[in-house]
Amino acid sequence: MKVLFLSPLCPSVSLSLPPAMLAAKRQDGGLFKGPPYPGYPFIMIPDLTSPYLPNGSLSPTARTYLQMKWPLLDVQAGSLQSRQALKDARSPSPAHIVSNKVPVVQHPHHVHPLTPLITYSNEHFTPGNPPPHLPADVDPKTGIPRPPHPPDISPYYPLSPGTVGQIPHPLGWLVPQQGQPVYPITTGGFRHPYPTALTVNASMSSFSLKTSFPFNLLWGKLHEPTTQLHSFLTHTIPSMHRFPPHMVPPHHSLHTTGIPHPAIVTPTVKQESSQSDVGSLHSSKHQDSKKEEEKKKPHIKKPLNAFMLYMKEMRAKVVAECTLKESAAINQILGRRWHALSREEQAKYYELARKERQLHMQLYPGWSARDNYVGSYGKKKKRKRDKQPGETNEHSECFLNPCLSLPPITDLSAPKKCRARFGLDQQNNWCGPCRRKKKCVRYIQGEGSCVSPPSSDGSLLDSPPSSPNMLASPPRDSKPQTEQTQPLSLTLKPDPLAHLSLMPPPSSLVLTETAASKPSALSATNCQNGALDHQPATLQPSAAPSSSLAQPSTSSLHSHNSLAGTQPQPLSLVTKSLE
DNA sequence: CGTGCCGGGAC
DNA sequence: GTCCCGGCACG
Repeated sequence: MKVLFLSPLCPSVSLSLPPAMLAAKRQDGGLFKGPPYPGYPFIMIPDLTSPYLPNGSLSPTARTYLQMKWPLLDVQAGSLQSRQALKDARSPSPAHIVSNKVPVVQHPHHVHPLTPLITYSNEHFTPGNPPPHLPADVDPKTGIPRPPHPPDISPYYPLSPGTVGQIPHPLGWLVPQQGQPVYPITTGGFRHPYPTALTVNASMSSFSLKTSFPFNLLWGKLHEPTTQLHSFLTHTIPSMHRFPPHMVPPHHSLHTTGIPHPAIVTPTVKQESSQSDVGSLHSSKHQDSKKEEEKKKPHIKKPLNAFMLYMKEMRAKVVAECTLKESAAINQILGRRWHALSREEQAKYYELARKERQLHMQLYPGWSARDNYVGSYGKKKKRKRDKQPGETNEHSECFLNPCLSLPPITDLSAPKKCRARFGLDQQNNWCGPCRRKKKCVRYIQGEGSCVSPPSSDGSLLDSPPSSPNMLASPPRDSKPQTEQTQPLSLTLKPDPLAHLSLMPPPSSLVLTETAASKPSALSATNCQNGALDHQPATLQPSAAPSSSLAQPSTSSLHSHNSLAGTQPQPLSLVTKSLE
């Protein structure tokens, strides 16, 4: 059972299961001579190292084939289909073959003249001439290797470092030279996340669905140098994937109507997990009806936002660097690192997320975030706006808000909160919470507003959630407005609060809160520092006030103080409540 | 536990 | 229209 995935960002990327892969291959001289290891699924990605075409687009013929480490497991022995497909795969004929029985093979009619940067040994592609390091025990009937031991089969072909290329237009990949879409976009019928332009062979009948493969990470990697991509594929992924090589992806996740994608989750899966967790006690008619409803249509997950993408990419790294295992602790670190990212770096993820959303909406026009509210969405008791006359809020904000320590800028043009003040088109000037549709931290009730100069903290503080301009702009020259790309920029974020001179507690104090309060964090102390070291130690003071923002009570502050002495740490919560 | 996004209730 | 809660996304 094999699955093909296509990157939502780069439709030309197909990926088959099981996850974990190995060898990098590249087509040769216009002819892709077939998978060196029959039966092994393939991942095909555009050759990022290949040059662009004169028109600026990447050559559609440039492809990099990465063969997975695991063979297909469900190949039916003696399957004529398999043999045929395999044969096709090995033949130089330019057939677009995507089969669930054999490795994915697709090659264009001719290769781009420009020399690929990826190096490989041509001999490996010679049919019937498997690399010596490969298992020779291929089933004579099917041509499929027997269940191998991945560690043993680890030939891979190093990708030479190359300059990162940005894919100008994802969809551009859909149409090869002949004008005949390699992966015609599927239409109608399918309703699955990112069914991106994959047409499967008529022989394809079923797809497996569930996978732990971190596709989002892969998408991100596609914009990185091939060396990194390669490392990612050969090290990161294998170390992350959950399924043992011999294990077939869960069957219950099978989706027969379309091409699977991690973003799609069949209700059954969800129910199973949730029920097993909670127990089967709660089974009411209400739930039953819910279940049935859910059964009807698969749950389409929300597209990942920028931070999520970042998390997925960096989590493994953080985990590796630290001894942490607890998700919460890791997330804290990730959160800080996120804020420590440079504007450009963040923009990268914002852009990525934007594309995800774009594609998501493109594929699911009717989709709404509402769909994700499994249970009682909308049924929640209607919240009542705290009728307590802004008392607590105001006070706390007065106390916490830096703007208050300073004469509030009585800018009449900014009588309202961020949204009203800057408008939708200047969200980059909004405060964090406002961007999240959360409570504005700048607004001071009854006092107009506290304006933060967009030029200084505003812009830096809030990286632009989206800027169409930077979309497909290559990293190289994309620094038009690098006002402050220096580490300094990071310090600006908390800056507004820095004015709060009334904050007696030294920065170190704040830090302790997280570290001390959590056992897990203790073990991660070093790691946290490591994580924080990205952030200049200049911005601590601001953290304190913000941390207590949510809780006006002074007790919290006291507790902070008490903790302060125990573990002096440079900084921490700085970014947190500020937003 | 972190941030981003968004529907929609409360104003 | 604005504000922002509540919920989901991930691990």
